[in-house]
Amino acid sequence: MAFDRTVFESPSVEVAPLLLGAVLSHHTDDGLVSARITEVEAYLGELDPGSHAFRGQGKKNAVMFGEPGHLYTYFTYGMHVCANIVCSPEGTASAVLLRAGEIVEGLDLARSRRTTSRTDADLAMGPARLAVALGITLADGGLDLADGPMALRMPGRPSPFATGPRTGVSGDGGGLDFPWRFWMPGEPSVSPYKPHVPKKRY
DNA sequence: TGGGCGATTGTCT
DNA sequence: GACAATCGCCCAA
Repeated sequence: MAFDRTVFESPSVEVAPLLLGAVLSHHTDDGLVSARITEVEAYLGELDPGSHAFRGQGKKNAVMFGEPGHLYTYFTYGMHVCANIVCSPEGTASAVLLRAGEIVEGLDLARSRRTTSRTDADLAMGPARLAVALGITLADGGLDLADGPMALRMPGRPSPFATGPRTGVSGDGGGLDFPWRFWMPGEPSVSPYKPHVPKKRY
């Protein structure tokens, strides 16, 4: 199915399950790598304490407030890049974090980028790994998925999915009762569940 | 102006 | 299972 921006005008919690099974492609000078998305996580902008946009718009998260269907990238832990897809109409911050995928195109290139991966399932098992495998950098933030080196192909029909709590996020959603994390059961590339352990406070 | 910390990963025990 | 690596952003002062 061709890229349809109107899909992304909904809040991320509605878009997230639709992205399971979608194929994200990135064309670089090195070649083309595509991944089939198998695990995602939703962030709800200003309402969501776990979201980068919770404390309002800043330099780092401006893309999240922009037009839906764009790529939002951020740098974390001093060394990792994660990729999101912006949702909700312009002016509203909402995004879906791509947590894991299966490389379906450009396998050799993905392997050369992910030298620490021992198996192909490891190539994009985790948000930062997915970004590396696809060759996504901070410079790719803001790219329009409708046009340019990044492309997204939606699945013909929705995939069966499971839901659960988010991982590695401080804040419980501010009391919002949503399923935050979505994955395709039985996929080898889906990272194992890790409960979030709050950091010690004194 | 500076300290704390994060939507993580790889390595070591 | 525990922990170090590593840097840009935010908030407090």
